Amino acid sequence: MAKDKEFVKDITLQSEDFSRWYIDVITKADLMDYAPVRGCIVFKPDGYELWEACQRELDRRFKATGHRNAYFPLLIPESFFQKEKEHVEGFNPELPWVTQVGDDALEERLAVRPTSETIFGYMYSQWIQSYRDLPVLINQWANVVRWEKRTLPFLRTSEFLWQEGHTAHATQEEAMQETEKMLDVYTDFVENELAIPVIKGRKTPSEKFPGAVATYSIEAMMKDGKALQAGTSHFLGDNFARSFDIKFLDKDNERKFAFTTSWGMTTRIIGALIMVHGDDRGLQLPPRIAPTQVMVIPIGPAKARERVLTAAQEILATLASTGIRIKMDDRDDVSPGWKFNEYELRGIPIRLEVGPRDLDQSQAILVRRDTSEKIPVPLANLKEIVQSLLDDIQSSMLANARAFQRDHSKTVHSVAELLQVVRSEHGFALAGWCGDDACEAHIKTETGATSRNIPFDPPEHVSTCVVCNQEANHTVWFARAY
RNA sequence: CGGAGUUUAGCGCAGCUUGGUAGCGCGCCUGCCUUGGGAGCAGGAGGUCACAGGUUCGAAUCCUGUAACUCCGACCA
Repeated sequence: MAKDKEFVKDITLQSEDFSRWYIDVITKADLMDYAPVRGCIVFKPDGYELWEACQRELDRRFKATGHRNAYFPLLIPESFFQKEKEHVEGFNPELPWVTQVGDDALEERLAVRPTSETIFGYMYSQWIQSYRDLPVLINQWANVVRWEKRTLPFLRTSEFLWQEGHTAHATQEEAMQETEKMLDVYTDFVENELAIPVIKGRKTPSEKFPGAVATYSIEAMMKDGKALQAGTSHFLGDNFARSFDIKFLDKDNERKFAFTTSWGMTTRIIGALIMVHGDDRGLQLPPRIAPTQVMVIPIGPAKARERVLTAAQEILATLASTGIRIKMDDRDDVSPGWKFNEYELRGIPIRLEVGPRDLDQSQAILVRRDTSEKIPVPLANLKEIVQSLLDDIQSSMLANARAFQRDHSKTVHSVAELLQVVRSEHGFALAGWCGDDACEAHIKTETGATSRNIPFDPPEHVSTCVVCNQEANHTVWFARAY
Protein backbone atom coordinates (compact mmCIF):
# COMPACT_ATOMS: atom_id res chain seq x y z
CA MET A 1 0.00 0.00 0.00
CA ALA A 2 2.80 2.36 0.93
CA LYS A 3 4.32 1.50 -2.39
CA ASP A 4 1.11 2.23 -4.26
CA LYS A 5 1.06 5.59 -2.63
CA GLU A 6 4.33 6.36 -4.32
CA PHE A 7 2.76 6.14 -7.75
CA VAL A 8 0.69 9.27 -7.63
CA LYS A 9 1.46 11.70 -4.91
CA ASP A 10 -1.16 14.30 -5.53
CA ILE A 11 -4.38 12.37 -5.02
CA THR A 12 -6.13 11.97 -1.70
CA LEU A 13 -6.74 8.28 -0.98
CA GLN A 14 -10.31 7.10 -1.51
CA SER A 15 -10.33 5.52 1.91
CA GLU A 16 -9.19 8.75 3.51
CA ASP A 17 -11.74 11.15 2.03
CA PHE A 18 -13.81 10.07 -0.95
CA SER A 19 -15.07 13.57 -1.75
CA ARG A 20 -11.60 15.01 -1.83
CA TRP A 21 -10.42 12.06 -3.90
CA TYR A 22 -13.14 12.84 -6.42
CA ILE A 23 -12.24 16.53 -6.68
CA ASP A 24 -8.53 15.70 -6.87
CA VAL A 25 -9.06 13.22 -9.69
CA ILE A 26 -11.26 15.35 -11.89
CA THR A 27 -8.91 18.27 -11.41
CA LYS A 28 -5.60 16.47 -11.89
CA ALA A 29 -6.94 14.46 -14.81
CA ASP A 30 -7.78 17.81 -16.35
CA LEU A 31 -11.44 16.97 -16.98
CA MET A 32 -12.88 20.26 -15.82
CA ASP A 33 -12.25 23.60 -14.21
CA TYR A 34 -14.44 25.83 -12.12
CA ALA A 35 -16.07 28.67 -14.02
CA PRO A 36 -16.57 32.18 -12.60
CA VAL A 37 -20.31 31.61 -12.19
CA ARG A 38 -21.46 29.78 -9.09
CA GLY A 39 -21.96 26.08 -9.65
CA CYS A 40 -20.82 26.19 -13.26
CA ILE A 41 -17.87 24.29 -14.67
CA VAL A 42 -15.88 24.24 -17.86
CA PHE A 43 -15.76 20.83 -19.48
CA LYS A 44 -12.14 20.78 -20.55
CA PRO A 45 -11.21 18.78 -23.67
CA ASP A 46 -10.46 15.56 -21.80
CA GLY A 47 -13.76 15.80 -19.94
CA TYR A 48 -15.75 16.87 -22.94
CA GLU A 49 -14.30 14.01 -24.95
CA LEU A 50 -15.90 11.63 -22.49
CA TRP A 51 -19.24 13.30 -23.08
CA GLU A 52 -18.70 13.11 -26.83
CA ALA A 53 -18.05 9.40 -26.51
CA CYS A 54 -21.29 9.01 -24.54
CA GLN A 55 -23.13 11.08 -27.13
CA ARG A 56 -21.81 8.93 -29.94
CA GLU A 57 -22.95 5.68 -28.34
CA LEU A 58 -26.29 6.97 -27.11
CA ASP A 59 -27.11 8.73 -30.35
CA ARG A 60 -26.40 5.56 -32.28
CA ARG A 61 -28.91 3.73 -30.09
CA PHE A 62 -31.54 6.46 -30.36
CA LYS A 63 -31.33 6.42 -34.14
CA ALA A 64 -31.50 2.63 -34.17
CA THR A 65 -34.77 2.82 -32.24
CA GLY A 66 -36.30 5.24 -34.71
CA HIS A 67 -35.65 8.59 -33.07
CA ARG A 68 -34.47 11.73 -34.82
CA ASN A 69 -32.66 14.74 -33.41
CA ALA A 70 -34.04 18.27 -33.37
CA TYR A 71 -33.32 21.43 -31.45
CA PHE A 72 -35.80 23.44 -29.42
CA PRO A 73 -35.22 26.91 -27.94
CA LEU A 74 -33.39 27.66 -24.73
CA LEU A 75 -36.00 30.17 -23.57
CA ILE A 76 -39.49 29.17 -22.52
CA PRO A 77 -42.42 31.55 -21.92
CA GLU A 78 -43.58 31.66 -18.32
CA SER A 79 -47.15 30.87 -19.31
CA PHE A 80 -46.03 27.46 -20.57
CA PHE A 81 -44.98 26.42 -17.11
CA GLN A 82 -48.28 27.50 -15.62
CA LYS A 83 -50.13 24.98 -17.76
CA GLU A 84 -48.95 21.96 -15.82
CA LYS A 85 -49.38 22.49 -12.10
CA GLU A 86 -47.09 19.81 -10.70
CA HIS A 87 -44.48 20.70 -13.27
CA VAL A 88 -44.31 24.38 -12.37
CA GLU A 89 -44.26 23.63 -8.66
CA GLY A 90 -41.48 21.14 -9.13
CA PHE A 91 -39.19 23.41 -11.08
CA ASN A 92 -40.06 26.92 -9.98
CA PRO A 93 -37.48 27.17 -7.15
CA GLU A 94 -34.59 26.59 -9.50
CA LEU A 95 -35.60 28.53 -12.59
CA PRO A 96 -33.54 31.49 -13.79
CA TRP A 97 -35.60 34.11 -15.60
CA VAL A 98 -34.91 36.48 -18.44
CA THR A 99 -36.94 39.55 -17.63
CA GLN A 100 -35.39 42.31 -19.64
CA VAL A 101 -33.71 43.01 -22.94
CA GLY A 102 -31.47 46.04 -23.05
CA ASP A 103 -33.28 48.51 -20.86
CA ASP A 104 -36.78 47.31 -21.68
CA ALA A 105 -38.74 44.85 -19.61
CA LEU A 106 -40.16 41.87 -21.48
CA GLU A 107 -43.93 41.53 -21.63
CA GLU A 108 -43.63 37.94 -20.54
CA ARG A 109 -40.79 36.53 -18.53
CA LEU A 110 -38.80 33.79 -20.21
CA ALA A 111 -37.41 30.87 -18.25
CA VAL A 112 -34.06 29.39 -19.13
CA ARG A 113 -35.16 25.81 -19.69
CA PRO A 114 -34.70 23.30 -16.88
CA THR A 115 -36.20 20.67 -19.21
CA SER A 116 -38.34 21.00 -22.30
CA GLU A 117 -41.59 19.10 -21.81
CA THR A 118 -43.63 22.28 -22.07
CA ILE A 119 -42.16 23.60 -25.27
CA PHE A 120 -42.21 20.16 -26.86
CA GLY A 121 -45.82 19.85 -25.75
CA TYR A 122 -46.72 23.14 -27.33
CA MET A 123 -45.04 22.32 -30.63
CA TYR A 124 -46.47 18.80 -30.69
CA SER A 125 -49.95 20.24 -30.34
CA GLN A 126 -49.30 22.17 -33.56
CA TRP A 127 -47.79 19.28 -35.44
CA ILE A 128 -50.09 16.44 -34.57
CA GLN A 129 -53.46 16.23 -36.30
CA SER A 130 -54.03 12.61 -37.17
CA TYR A 131 -53.11 9.19 -35.87
CA ARG A 132 -51.06 9.05 -39.04
CA ASP A 133 -48.75 11.73 -37.54
CA LEU A 134 -47.95 9.42 -34.63
CA PRO A 135 -45.75 8.42 -33.10
CA VAL A 136 -43.49 11.45 -32.94
CA LEU A 137 -40.04 10.37 -31.78
CA ILE A 138 -37.67 13.28 -31.20
CA ASN A 139 -34.54 13.69 -29.18
CA GLN A 140 -32.53 16.79 -28.51
CA TRP A 141 -29.00 17.35 -27.28
CA ALA A 142 -28.98 20.48 -25.21
CA ASN A 143 -27.87 22.40 -22.17
CA VAL A 144 -30.29 23.07 -19.34
CA VAL A 145 -30.10 25.18 -16.21
CA ARG A 146 -31.31 24.32 -12.74
CA TRP A 147 -30.16 26.65 -10.00
CA GLU A 148 -29.19 24.02 -7.46
CA LYS A 149 -28.43 24.95 -3.89
CA ARG A 150 -25.54 22.59 -3.64
CA THR A 151 -23.35 21.81 -6.59
CA LEU A 152 -20.67 19.24 -7.34
CA PRO A 153 -18.71 19.04 -10.60
CA PHE A 154 -20.40 16.76 -13.16
CA LEU A 155 -22.87 15.37 -10.63
CA ARG A 156 -24.84 18.50 -9.98
CA THR A 157 -24.00 21.75 -11.71
CA SER A 158 -26.14 24.81 -12.33
CA GLU A 159 -25.89 24.30 -16.06
CA PHE A 160 -25.49 20.83 -17.46
CA LEU A 161 -25.53 19.03 -20.78
CA TRP A 162 -27.92 16.26 -21.56
CA GLN A 163 -30.17 14.69 -24.08
CA GLU A 164 -33.91 14.71 -23.66
CA GLY A 165 -36.16 12.51 -25.72
CA HIS A 166 -39.79 13.52 -26.12
CA THR A 167 -42.25 11.24 -27.81
CA ALA A 168 -45.98 11.24 -28.50
CA HIS A 169 -48.08 8.15 -29.11
CA ALA A 170 -51.62 7.20 -30.03
CA THR A 171 -52.11 4.78 -27.17
CA GLN A 172 -51.16 4.44 -23.57
CA GLU A 173 -49.70 0.99 -24.23
CA GLU A 174 -47.42 2.26 -26.93
CA ALA A 175 -46.21 5.13 -24.75
CA MET A 176 -45.55 2.73 -21.90
CA GLN A 177 -43.57 0.51 -24.24
CA GLU A 178 -41.52 3.49 -25.35
CA THR A 179 -40.82 4.43 -21.73
CA GLU A 180 -39.58 0.94 -20.99
CA LYS A 181 -37.69 0.62 -24.24
CA MET A 182 -35.66 3.74 -23.56
CA LEU A 183 -34.87 2.57 -20.04
CA ASP A 184 -33.52 -0.57 -21.68
CA VAL A 185 -31.50 1.53 -24.12
CA TYR A 186 -29.94 3.38 -21.18
CA THR A 187 -29.24 0.14 -19.38
CA ASP A 188 -27.58 -1.33 -22.43
CA PHE A 189 -25.44 1.76 -22.88
CA VAL A 190 -24.42 2.11 -19.24
CA GLU A 191 -23.67 -1.55 -18.65
CA ASN A 192 -22.04 -2.42 -21.95
CA GLU A 193 -20.20 0.78 -22.78
CA LEU A 194 -19.52 2.25 -19.35
CA ALA A 195 -19.22 -1.10 -17.54
CA ILE A 196 -21.51 0.18 -14.80
CA PRO A 197 -24.11 -2.28 -13.52
CA VAL A 198 -27.48 -0.70 -12.81
CA ILE A 199 -30.71 -1.44 -11.04
CA LYS A 200 -33.79 -0.87 -13.15
CA GLY A 201 -36.97 0.10 -11.45
CA ARG A 202 -39.83 2.51 -10.87
CA LYS A 203 -39.55 5.60 -8.71
CA THR A 204 -41.85 5.98 -5.74
CA PRO A 205 -44.48 8.73 -6.13
CA SER A 206 -42.48 11.15 -3.98
CA GLU A 207 -39.42 10.73 -6.19
CA LYS A 208 -41.08 10.88 -9.56
CA PHE A 209 -40.67 13.63 -12.13
CA PRO A 210 -43.03 16.59 -11.63
CA GLY A 211 -45.91 16.06 -14.03
CA ALA A 212 -45.22 12.41 -14.81
CA VAL A 213 -47.58 9.51 -14.22
CA ALA A 214 -44.64 7.22 -13.59
CA THR A 215 -40.89 7.65 -13.54
CA TYR A 216 -38.43 4.82 -14.12
CA SER A 217 -34.74 4.97 -13.35
CA ILE A 218 -31.51 3.10 -13.51
CA GLU A 219 -29.51 3.42 -10.32
CA ALA A 220 -25.80 2.79 -9.97
CA MET A 221 -23.63 2.31 -6.89
CA MET A 222 -20.60 4.53 -6.47
CA LYS A 223 -17.48 3.29 -4.69
CA ASP A 224 -18.50 5.11 -1.53
CA GLY A 225 -21.74 3.13 -1.52
CA LYS A 226 -23.90 6.07 -2.49
CA ALA A 227 -26.44 5.77 -5.26
CA LEU A 228 -26.52 7.77 -8.43
CA GLN A 229 -29.50 7.98 -10.70
CA ALA A 230 -27.86 7.35 -14.04
CA GLY A 231 -30.84 7.82 -16.29
CA THR A 232 -34.59 8.31 -16.18
CA SER A 233 -37.52 7.57 -18.41
CA HIS A 234 -40.94 9.05 -17.74
CA PHE A 235 -44.40 7.92 -18.73
CA LEU A 236 -46.29 11.19 -18.83
CA GLY A 237 -49.70 9.66 -19.58
CA ASP A 238 -51.91 12.29 -21.15
CA ASN A 239 -50.99 14.91 -18.52
CA PHE A 240 -48.98 17.09 -20.86
CA ALA A 241 -51.28 16.31 -23.77
CA ARG A 242 -54.19 17.72 -21.76
CA SER A 243 -52.18 20.75 -20.62
CA PHE A 244 -50.94 21.53 -24.11
CA ASP A 245 -53.85 20.20 -26.12
CA ILE A 246 -51.98 17.52 -28.01
CA LYS A 247 -54.93 15.86 -29.79
CA PHE A 248 -55.28 13.70 -32.83
CA LEU A 249 -58.10 12.31 -34.90
CA ASP A 250 -58.02 8.55 -34.51
CA LYS A 251 -59.02 5.83 -36.96
CA ASP A 252 -62.47 5.79 -35.41
CA ASN A 253 -62.86 9.49 -36.26
CA GLU A 254 -62.66 10.55 -32.63
CA ARG A 255 -60.40 13.30 -31.28
CA LYS A 256 -58.18 11.85 -28.59
CA PHE A 257 -55.36 13.04 -26.38
CA ALA A 258 -51.96 11.67 -27.23
CA PHE A 259 -49.80 9.91 -24.66
CA THR A 260 -46.30 11.27 -24.19
CA THR A 261 -42.98 10.18 -22.74
CA SER A 262 -39.70 11.84 -21.93
CA TRP A 263 -36.33 10.42 -21.03
CA GLY A 264 -32.95 11.87 -20.29
CA MET A 265 -29.35 11.21 -19.51
CA THR A 266 -26.92 13.91 -18.43
CA THR A 267 -23.26 14.75 -18.05
CA ARG A 268 -23.55 13.46 -14.51
CA ILE A 269 -22.91 10.07 -16.06
CA ILE A 270 -19.28 11.20 -16.33
CA GLY A 271 -19.25 11.51 -12.55
CA ALA A 272 -20.59 7.98 -12.31
CA LEU A 273 -17.85 6.71 -14.59
CA ILE A 274 -15.26 8.27 -12.31
CA MET A 275 -16.79 7.17 -9.02
CA VAL A 276 -17.51 3.60 -10.09
CA HIS A 277 -14.17 2.74 -11.67
CA GLY A 278 -11.66 5.22 -10.27
CA ASP A 279 -9.05 4.16 -7.74
CA ASP A 280 -6.21 5.66 -5.73
CA ARG A 281 -4.18 6.18 -8.87
CA GLY A 282 -6.91 8.12 -10.58
CA LEU A 283 -9.36 7.51 -13.37
CA GLN A 284 -9.99 4.16 -14.90
CA LEU A 285 -11.84 4.25 -18.20
CA PRO A 286 -13.61 1.26 -19.69
CA PRO A 287 -12.02 0.58 -23.10
CA ARG A 288 -15.24 0.93 -25.07
CA ILE A 289 -15.82 4.49 -23.91
CA ALA A 290 -12.19 5.56 -23.49
CA PRO A 291 -11.36 8.31 -25.99
CA THR A 292 -7.84 6.89 -26.06
CA GLN A 293 -7.55 3.15 -25.50
CA VAL A 294 -3.83 2.64 -25.85
CA MET A 295 -1.00 5.05 -25.09
CA VAL A 296 2.35 4.24 -26.63
CA ILE A 297 5.39 5.25 -24.60
CA PRO A 298 8.68 4.97 -26.41
CA ILE A 299 11.58 4.43 -24.05
CA GLY A 300 15.30 4.60 -24.41
CA PRO A 301 18.48 6.58 -24.42
CA ALA A 302 19.19 9.18 -27.07
CA LYS A 303 21.27 6.82 -29.24
CA ALA A 304 18.35 4.42 -29.56
CA ARG A 305 15.78 7.12 -29.94
CA GLU A 306 15.42 7.08 -33.68
CA ARG A 307 15.20 3.33 -33.85
CA VAL A 308 12.61 3.20 -31.07
CA LEU A 309 10.53 6.01 -32.52
CA THR A 310 10.45 4.42 -35.95
CA ALA A 311 9.28 1.15 -34.49
CA ALA A 312 6.74 2.90 -32.27
CA GLN A 313 5.34 4.80 -35.24
CA GLU A 314 4.91 1.56 -37.06
CA ILE A 315 3.09 -0.02 -34.13
CA LEU A 316 0.90 3.05 -33.84
CA ALA A 317 -0.06 2.92 -37.50
CA THR A 318 -0.73 -0.80 -37.47
CA LEU A 319 -2.99 -0.69 -34.44
CA ALA A 320 -4.75 2.49 -35.54
CA SER A 321 -5.58 0.85 -38.85
CA THR A 322 -7.62 -1.77 -37.01
CA GLY A 323 -9.74 0.91 -35.37
CA ILE A 324 -8.00 0.91 -32.01
CA ARG A 325 -7.94 4.40 -30.55
CA ILE A 326 -4.25 4.82 -29.93
CA LYS A 327 -1.88 7.70 -29.26
CA MET A 328 1.79 8.07 -28.63
CA ASP A 329 3.58 10.32 -26.16
CA ASP A 330 7.02 10.79 -27.65
CA ARG A 331 8.01 13.85 -25.64
CA ASP A 332 11.62 13.58 -24.63
CA ASP A 333 11.46 16.18 -21.89
CA VAL A 334 9.53 14.07 -19.42
CA SER A 335 10.67 10.73 -18.13
CA PRO A 336 8.91 7.46 -18.90
CA GLY A 337 8.07 7.06 -15.24
CA TRP A 338 6.33 10.38 -15.24
CA LYS A 339 4.28 9.33 -18.25
CA PHE A 340 3.35 6.02 -16.64
CA ASN A 341 1.84 7.82 -13.69
CA GLU A 342 0.24 10.46 -15.84
CA TYR A 343 -1.68 8.04 -18.06
CA GLU A 344 -2.69 5.91 -15.13
CA LEU A 345 -4.13 9.04 -13.55
CA ARG A 346 -5.96 9.73 -16.79
CA GLY A 347 -7.35 6.24 -16.89
CA ILE A 348 -6.05 5.04 -20.28
CA PRO A 349 -6.84 1.28 -20.35
CA ILE A 350 -3.59 0.03 -21.88
CA ARG A 351 -0.09 1.39 -21.87
CA LEU A 352 2.26 0.11 -24.55
CA GLU A 353 5.95 0.43 -23.74
CA VAL A 354 8.60 0.00 -26.41
CA GLY A 355 12.31 0.28 -25.77
CA PRO A 356 15.53 -1.02 -27.27
CA ARG A 357 15.44 -4.14 -25.11
CA ASP A 358 11.98 -4.95 -26.48
CA LEU A 359 12.98 -4.32 -30.05
CA ASP A 360 15.92 -6.70 -29.66
CA GLN A 361 13.34 -9.34 -28.91
CA SER A 362 10.75 -8.08 -31.41
CA GLN A 363 8.26 -7.42 -28.66
CA ALA A 364 6.48 -4.66 -26.79
CA ILE A 365 5.19 -4.49 -23.22
CA LEU A 366 1.48 -4.04 -22.58
CA VAL A 367 0.41 -2.82 -19.17
CA ARG A 368 -3.19 -3.05 -18.01
CA ARG A 369 -4.54 -0.08 -16.12
CA ASP A 370 -6.95 -2.26 -14.16
CA THR A 371 -4.55 -4.93 -12.88
CA SER A 372 -1.13 -3.32 -13.47
CA GLU A 373 -0.16 -6.59 -15.14
CA LYS A 374 2.80 -6.25 -17.51
CA ILE A 375 2.52 -8.45 -20.58
CA PRO A 376 5.34 -8.87 -23.11
CA VAL A 377 3.82 -9.40 -26.55
CA PRO A 378 5.55 -10.29 -29.84
CA LEU A 379 5.10 -7.42 -32.29
CA ALA A 380 3.55 -9.80 -34.79
CA ASN A 381 0.69 -10.58 -32.40
CA LEU A 382 0.03 -7.07 -31.12
CA LYS A 383 -3.18 -6.43 -33.03
CA GLU A 384 -4.96 -9.52 -31.79
CA ILE A 385 -3.65 -9.32 -28.25
CA VAL A 386 -4.47 -5.63 -27.79
CA GLN A 387 -7.98 -6.15 -29.07
CA SER A 388 -8.64 -9.12 -26.84
CA LEU A 389 -7.04 -7.36 -23.90
CA LEU A 390 -9.36 -4.40 -24.40
CA ASP A 391 -12.33 -6.75 -24.42
CA ASP A 392 -11.04 -8.48 -21.36
CA ILE A 393 -10.53 -5.24 -19.45
CA GLN A 394 -14.02 -4.13 -20.39
CA SER A 395 -15.71 -7.25 -19.13
CA SER A 396 -13.59 -7.52 -16.05
CA MET A 397 -14.38 -3.92 -15.09
CA LEU A 398 -18.09 -4.67 -15.37
CA ALA A 399 -17.68 -7.87 -13.39
CA ASN A 400 -15.77 -6.07 -10.66
CA ALA A 401 -18.34 -3.30 -10.43
CA ARG A 402 -21.10 -5.91 -10.28
CA ALA A 403 -19.35 -7.77 -7.50
CA PHE A 404 -18.84 -4.55 -5.59
CA GLN A 405 -22.49 -3.67 -5.89
CA ARG A 406 -23.58 -7.13 -4.82
CA ASP A 407 -21.22 -7.16 -1.84
CA HIS A 408 -22.53 -3.82 -0.65
CA SER A 409 -26.21 -4.64 -0.94
CA LYS A 410 -28.29 -6.23 1.76
CA THR A 411 -31.89 -6.95 2.61
CA VAL A 412 -32.99 -5.28 5.83
CA HIS A 413 -35.96 -5.75 8.13
CA SER A 414 -35.75 -2.77 10.44
CA VAL A 415 -34.96 0.91 10.21
CA ALA A 416 -31.99 0.39 12.53
CA GLU A 417 -30.61 -2.23 10.17
CA LEU A 418 -31.27 0.02 7.21
CA LEU A 419 -29.35 2.80 8.92
CA GLN A 420 -26.48 0.42 9.57
CA VAL A 421 -26.32 -0.63 5.92
CA VAL A 422 -26.53 2.78 4.30
CA ARG A 423 -24.35 4.67 6.76
CA SER A 424 -21.88 2.28 8.37
CA GLU A 425 -21.55 -0.35 5.67
CA HIS A 426 -21.88 2.18 2.84
CA GLY A 427 -24.28 0.22 0.73
CA PHE A 428 -27.78 -0.27 -0.62
CA ALA A 429 -30.58 -1.64 1.53
CA LEU A 430 -33.46 -3.63 0.11
CA ALA A 431 -36.57 -3.25 2.22
CA GLY A 432 -40.29 -3.78 2.22
CA TRP A 433 -42.51 -0.72 1.97
CA CYS A 434 -46.21 -0.46 2.54
CA GLY A 435 -46.60 2.36 0.06
CA ASP A 436 -47.28 5.12 2.56
CA ASP A 437 -45.42 8.41 1.97
CA ALA A 438 -45.04 8.82 5.72
CA CYS A 439 -43.06 5.61 6.08
CA GLU A 440 -40.79 6.63 3.21
CA ALA A 441 -40.28 10.07 4.76
CA HIS A 442 -39.53 8.47 8.11
CA ILE A 443 -36.66 6.51 6.58
CA LYS A 444 -35.25 9.63 5.03
CA THR A 445 -35.35 11.55 8.30
CA GLU A 446 -33.94 8.73 10.36
CA THR A 447 -31.23 7.46 8.04
CA GLY A 448 -30.57 10.06 5.36
CA ALA A 449 -31.36 7.41 2.77
CA THR A 450 -33.97 7.87 0.08
CA SER A 451 -35.86 5.32 -1.90
CA ARG A 452 -33.91 4.73 -5.09
CA ASN A 453 -36.44 2.68 -6.95
CA ILE A 454 -38.79 -0.26 -6.85
CA PRO A 455 -36.73 -2.78 -8.81
CA PHE A 456 -38.33 -4.74 -11.63
CA ASP A 457 -36.26 -7.71 -10.68
CA PRO A 458 -35.40 -7.65 -6.96
CA PRO A 459 -33.14 -10.36 -5.54
CA GLU A 460 -35.96 -11.17 -3.15
CA HIS A 461 -39.37 -9.89 -2.10
CA VAL A 462 -39.88 -8.56 1.39
CA SER A 463 -43.32 -9.00 2.88
CA THR A 464 -43.50 -6.38 5.61
CA CYS A 465 -42.89 -2.63 5.63
CA VAL A 466 -39.55 -1.82 7.20
CA VAL A 467 -41.12 1.07 9.12
CA CYS A 468 -44.69 0.15 10.14
CA ASN A 469 -44.55 -3.64 9.80
CA GLN A 470 -47.78 -3.63 7.85
CA GLU A 471 -47.97 -5.67 4.71
CA ALA A 472 -45.44 -4.46 2.16
CA ASN A 473 -46.83 -3.63 -1.24
CA HIS A 474 -43.39 -3.00 -2.67
CA THR A 475 -39.80 -4.08 -2.29
CA VAL A 476 -37.62 -1.00 -2.54
CA TRP A 477 -33.92 -0.15 -2.75
CA PHE A 478 -32.90 2.52 -0.27
CA ALA A 479 -29.57 4.32 -0.27
CA ARG A 480 -27.93 7.60 0.35
CA ALA A 481 -27.82 9.33 -2.99
CA TYR A 482 -25.98 11.96 -4.97
C1' C B 1 -30.95 28.34 1.68
C1' G B 2 -28.92 27.44 7.02
C1' G B 3 -24.14 25.80 10.00
C1' A B 4 -18.68 25.23 9.77
C1' G B 5 -14.04 25.90 7.21
C1' U B 6 -10.95 27.73 3.21
C1' U B 7 -9.13 31.70 -0.30
C1' U B 8 -1.21 34.17 -0.55
C1' A B 9 2.87 32.45 -7.97
C1' G B 10 0.13 27.32 -12.51
C1' C B 11 -0.46 23.46 -8.10
C1' G B 12 0.33 22.42 -2.73
C1' C B 13 1.40 25.40 1.37
C1' A B 14 4.14 28.87 5.23
C1' G B 15 3.86 33.94 6.79
C1' C B 16 -1.21 36.60 10.18
C1' U B 17 -1.22 35.61 17.07
C1' U B 18 2.40 40.55 18.29
C1' G B 19 1.11 45.50 11.32
C1' G B 20 7.21 47.51 8.86
C1' U B 21 10.31 45.79 1.22
C1' A B 22 6.40 38.48 -0.50
C1' G B 23 8.51 33.16 1.18
C1' C B 24 9.11 27.51 0.54
C1' G B 25 8.31 22.84 -2.34
C1' C B 26 6.63 21.17 -6.99
C1' G B 27 5.73 22.92 -11.81
C1' C B 28 7.42 26.65 -15.72
C1' C B 29 11.76 29.03 -18.91
C1' U B 30 17.35 28.58 -20.61
C1' G B 31 21.63 25.44 -20.85
C1' C B 32 24.17 20.87 -19.92
C1' C B 33 23.08 16.00 -18.93
C1' U B 34 19.54 12.03 -18.92
C1' U B 35 15.36 8.19 -20.33
C1' G B 36 12.52 0.45 -18.42
C1' G B 37 7.92 3.72 -12.38
C1' G B 38 7.11 11.14 -11.33
C1' A B 39 16.05 11.83 -12.84
C1' G B 40 20.36 15.46 -11.79
C1' C B 41 23.26 20.21 -11.85
C1' A B 42 23.48 25.52 -12.85
C1' G B 43 21.02 29.92 -13.97
C1' G B 44 16.17 32.46 -14.49
C1' A B 45 10.94 34.17 -14.91
C1' G B 46 6.55 34.49 -12.35
C1' G B 47 2.30 38.00 -7.00
C1' U B 48 -2.86 44.46 -7.61
C1' C B 49 -1.74 38.31 -0.90
C1' A B 50 -10.15 36.48 -3.64
C1' C B 51 -12.92 41.29 -4.11
C1' A B 52 -14.82 46.10 -1.94
C1' G B 53 -14.56 49.36 1.97
C1' G B 54 -12.44 50.89 6.81
C1' U B 55 -8.50 51.68 10.88
C1' U B 56 -3.21 53.21 10.53
C1' C B 57 2.49 57.12 8.95
C1' G B 58 2.29 52.06 7.06
C1' A B 59 -2.23 46.21 6.14
C1' A B 60 -1.34 39.53 3.34
C1' U B 61 -1.57 40.50 8.78
C1' C B 62 -6.56 44.30 12.50
C1' C B 63 -12.20 45.60 11.52
C1' U B 64 -16.77 45.42 8.22
C1' G B 65 -19.07 43.64 3.96
C1' U B 66 -19.23 40.64 -0.66
C1' A B 67 -18.02 36.43 -3.72
C1' A B 68 -16.24 31.62 -4.90
C1' C B 69 -14.85 26.80 -3.29
C1' U B 70 -14.99 22.50 0.33
C1' C B 71 -17.61 19.79 4.16
C1' C B 72 -22.35 18.96 7.00
C1' G B 73 -27.86 19.53 6.69
C1' A B 74 -32.88 20.93 3.80
C1' C B 75 -33.98 20.74 -2.31
C1' C B 76 -32.61 18.19 -7.09
C1' A B 77 -30.46 14.87 -12.82
